[in-house]
Amino acid sequence: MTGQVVTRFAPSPTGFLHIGGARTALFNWLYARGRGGKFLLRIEDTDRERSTPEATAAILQGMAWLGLDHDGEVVSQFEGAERHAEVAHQLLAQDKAYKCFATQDEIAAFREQARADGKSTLYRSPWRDADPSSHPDAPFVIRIKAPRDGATVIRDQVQGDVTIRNDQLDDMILLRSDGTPVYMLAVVVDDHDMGVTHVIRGDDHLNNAARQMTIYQAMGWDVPVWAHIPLIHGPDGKKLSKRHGALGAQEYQGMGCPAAGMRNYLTRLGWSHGDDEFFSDEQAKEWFDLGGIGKSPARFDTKKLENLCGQHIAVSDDAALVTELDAFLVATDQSPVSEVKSVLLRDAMYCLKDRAKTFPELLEKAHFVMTNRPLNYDAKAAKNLNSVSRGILNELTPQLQNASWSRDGMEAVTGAFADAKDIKFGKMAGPLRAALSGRAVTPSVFDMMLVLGRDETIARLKDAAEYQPEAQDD
RNA sequence: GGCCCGUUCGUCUAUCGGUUAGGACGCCAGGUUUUCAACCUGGAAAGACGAGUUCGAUUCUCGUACGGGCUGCCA
Repeated sequence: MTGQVVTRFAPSPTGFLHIGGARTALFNWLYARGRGGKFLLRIEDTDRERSTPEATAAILQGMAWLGLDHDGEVVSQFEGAERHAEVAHQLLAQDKAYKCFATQDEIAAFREQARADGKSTLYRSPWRDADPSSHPDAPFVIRIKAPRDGATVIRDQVQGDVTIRNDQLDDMILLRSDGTPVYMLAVVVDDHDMGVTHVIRGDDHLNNAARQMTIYQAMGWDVPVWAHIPLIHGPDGKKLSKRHGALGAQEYQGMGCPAAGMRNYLTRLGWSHGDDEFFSDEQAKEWFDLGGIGKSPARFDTKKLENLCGQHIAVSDDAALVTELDAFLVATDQSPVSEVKSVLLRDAMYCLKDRAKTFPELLEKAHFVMTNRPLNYDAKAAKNLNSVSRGILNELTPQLQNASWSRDGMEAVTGAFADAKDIKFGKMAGPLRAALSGRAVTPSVFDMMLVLGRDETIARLKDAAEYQPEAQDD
């Protein structure tokens, strides 16, 4: 019996939830959730200068939006500083680490010289094998004694076996001269203490894995399964940065992407399961595996994201869509849907959800439901309410009033009307659309009438027939 | 500079030595149509380059080019 899978997401709280980070979190979440494992969250806040509580809140909020629920408490790496130091001192006591008294100036000077000479800038501390009795009474850092012979093999589930010669490894610092732990030590200790079995993270950490392995080995701890995933790039193939526009997960929430569509897109970006493109969370959890992750960086494609979002909206449950739409409105500082409108909206959803890729589009199509009499006609709608079409509405309205209130009944009435007037239905659709919604782009006119009901429909038609254009008409 | 990684249509990708190199988004053309969207049909579109291994390479090896990462008392 192998143990339970434990994954984690460990962002630095220096800003919002980056879209690349969101994908890393998603992969960890999928891997754990698909295997009955645990998905933990740790905030890497050891850099006191750059870490802020606002950033932590933003990251949490972004994950909540994406539906990436984590197990247990949120761990603060900073709060584990004592334990990290304890491990460093244990290594020191076991002679697997040493005190280094080299000053930062000395090291900087060395590097500068090495670079100028075209030689390796790897710093070799003279204190590694120094006699403790020769130690000065001065500030020191604790460095690990990294192996110098042989090689370290990172058995990576995505990148394959990556071999790093040990002479490429430096004696990295574990504890700074002020006694605080360095990230490289903190991650290893935390991952071990938290029981993390699979480390799925950006491939900018691939080389670091070799260095971290020296700590695992020095402590005699099991090395986790590594999976270093390629970072997401912008549409131009360059590393995703500010000039590419939307970087934060929340920005996509603000654009009105449904979370399910976002998950689907992000999952499929750089990972594949045959030809499957559109899938549910359940399928994603079942299918997701490390072997399906590609080795090269993928570019972010907004068009495909939108397409997937549209497909997810189309298959969403009507009531659930209303709820998510409400959440979107609140998240974007708009007023939520009233209770009365919520019911209408849900009933209208069947003719709305096939036509929208995002929530703003959905709202646009739903305008006929959200608006109230007297309607405001936008410019294009107003154009459809000229004197001729008002005349048509005037004659048609009484007939509709007596029609059987079903699609067939309404089609029969309008069809007969069109025949009698010898006009095409297309001629009537524009005015009807304008009258019912105040807009020129709407769902089918019959759908709108069905959703609005007879009374509201007739009232709106009468309003429109009496519409007085402000300026020039006809 | 040193070390490590990557490279199939515009984009995301399938292929795990033998395929007319498949799918999706996007794009183009046509159809349907009640606006928008959707939908249907068809189309253009790819193995970075050069060697080698092999009966046979997109697939394995090496080199080149290009891209990326690491090389901090940052994470």
